[in-house]
Amino acid sequence: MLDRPQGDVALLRAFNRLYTNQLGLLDAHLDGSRFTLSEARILYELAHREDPTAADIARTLNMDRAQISRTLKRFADRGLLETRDDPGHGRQQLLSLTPTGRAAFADLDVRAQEAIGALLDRVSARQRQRLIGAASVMMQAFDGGDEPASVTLRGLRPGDLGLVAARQMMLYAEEYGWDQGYEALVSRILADFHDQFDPARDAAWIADIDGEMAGSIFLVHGDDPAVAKLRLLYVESFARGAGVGRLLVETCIAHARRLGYRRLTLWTNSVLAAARHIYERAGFVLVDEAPHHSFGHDLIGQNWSLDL
Amino acid sequence: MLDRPQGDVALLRAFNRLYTNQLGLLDAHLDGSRFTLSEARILYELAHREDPTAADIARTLNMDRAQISRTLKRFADRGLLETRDDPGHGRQQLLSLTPTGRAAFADLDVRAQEAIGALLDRVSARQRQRLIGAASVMMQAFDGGDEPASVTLRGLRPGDLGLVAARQMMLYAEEYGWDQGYEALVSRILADFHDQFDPARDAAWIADIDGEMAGSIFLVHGDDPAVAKLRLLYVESFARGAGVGRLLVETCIAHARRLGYRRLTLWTNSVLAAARHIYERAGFVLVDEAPHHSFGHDLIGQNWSLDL
DNA sequence: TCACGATGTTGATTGAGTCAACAATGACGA
DNA sequence: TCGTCATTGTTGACTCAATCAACATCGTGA
Repeated sequence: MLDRPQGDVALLRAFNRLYTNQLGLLDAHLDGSRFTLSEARILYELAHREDPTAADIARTLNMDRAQISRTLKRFADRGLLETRDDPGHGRQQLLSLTPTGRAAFADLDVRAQEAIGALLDRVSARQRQRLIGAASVMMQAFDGGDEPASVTLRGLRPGDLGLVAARQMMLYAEEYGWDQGYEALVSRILADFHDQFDPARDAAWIADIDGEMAGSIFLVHGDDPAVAKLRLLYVESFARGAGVGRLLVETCIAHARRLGYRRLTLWTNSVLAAARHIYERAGFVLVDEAPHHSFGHDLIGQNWSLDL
Repeated sequence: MLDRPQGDVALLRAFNRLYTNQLGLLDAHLDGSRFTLSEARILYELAHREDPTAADIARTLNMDRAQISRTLKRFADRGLLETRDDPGHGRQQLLSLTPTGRAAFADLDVRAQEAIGALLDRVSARQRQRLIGAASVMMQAFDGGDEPASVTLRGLRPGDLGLVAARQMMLYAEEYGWDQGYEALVSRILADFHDQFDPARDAAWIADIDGEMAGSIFLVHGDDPAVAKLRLLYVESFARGAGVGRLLVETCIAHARRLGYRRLTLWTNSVLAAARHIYERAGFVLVDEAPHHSFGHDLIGQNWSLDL
């Protein structure tokens, strides 16, 4: 079993209960419709598939074949459904809605749309926006939960400067208790980076996982044209262990070589163990270290260097 | 009917289908349990309430009284439930679980917990984190959807400096096409604000709606001890029309008076019409304006002033 | 060819969901 | 104080949901 917070299960169960109470009734038996929830789900599958078989529907809806069989018979009796033998398979039957069946589904579809619409109209515009966003995130998590998240690197976009400062601050505030002095420092570094940006000497990458910022790294020029600085490396906690840090550092090193730098230096703090391992593995060597008091703590600053 | 995007309804319906297909089966009839979904829901209510009546449960679960009555009778037959007459009400009966009933619920609870846990273990740590966050947002939207969002003002927390820069940048990039020069400017202003902060001369407020940042304002000292600057006012688009901007400006003005300032000045750009209205209503007067080229656009900067 | 699995159907049983009716009780206004 | 009215709990009746078991067919692959 993975390391999973206790509250997660409780929260999802609470959500499940609320959802069942609030929306369960919504799809079940839309007022005035002649279809029950199960019937409506089967009808939906019939309307959205090309010649399905009864077994297909049973599988996708997780229903018993017996129930499907009886429901289909009722549909056929009502003139909603017609069946024809599968030319390639003697046992199976291909199902398709009659025009009457399609009309019945269209009617049901409009009713469902109106019901959901009425529900959405009850909440404020802001809550609706959040609701829709959250629903799509949950769908993603369920649907694409199996595939490993794919990491891509991209350049800076509006909002990234502030987000890098904010995320790093929140991370280090939570893990090490650093105060807002760190955020101010990062903000100034980022402002300087932008104002003195030179594409021949500087670069920045944001690690992106499914549109979400997962980490960052900056390559910054200094006084010595042969020496560049690596700055502001960080990896989001959710993205750790996926090689994001290593990818960022290696990309940065490769680009520094391309730009003709001879040496890459960086300053970090001894408490940032995860980052240190990445630096070591990339070939950086510790040059010197010195204690300092910053961000509300006694820290040991370290200078690392890599000959390119 | 409100102005509501078409896709919202479709997305929520898609979510509803996915959720019904994926999780509907989960709470229904946990393997090996002797309770159906409806029974489990009723049992949950019995376990989490103090002496409920049958009508109470029927209301919260949106179930028919007849069904509740029969289910309760089955529970009583199985020895899970005991009833006693309400001393203050001759018709109603107070329900409570027997020790057997509590044990049965505890068993069911553990099974449900394991089932949800197994589901959560199937998705990656990152997806799980997003899933949980999204679920809690959806619960909030459903639960507190009726009450108007309550705006509160708070001081700065770790991450706020960066978030203010990021959110303002994204807003103005989208609405006016401003480039990242604005974000760099804001970042520097915020770094300076932190480094030169003096509680007797400076202050900052974040507008908060349900834990989300909805706007900000900063009061900053200058060279002249009698004159303070109002800086970085902004309101999130979702929070507009709720008086957030006015609240921020009035709070800032009141605090400037308390600190003994004689005058409040601010610099803004003519395109920011919404902000200008707030300033005018608060009594600010336009002192002068001058064109400048910043953030990738030709703008007209304005200085406003208010005598306190 | 033959065992095996998948498909569709039917019987049987329990619970869900709904509607209607009814008796007992409490609340409230005329 | 009485009568009206809503609420509460129960029961009957009916249809559909959900399972389980059994069975006849059909296709596939060893």
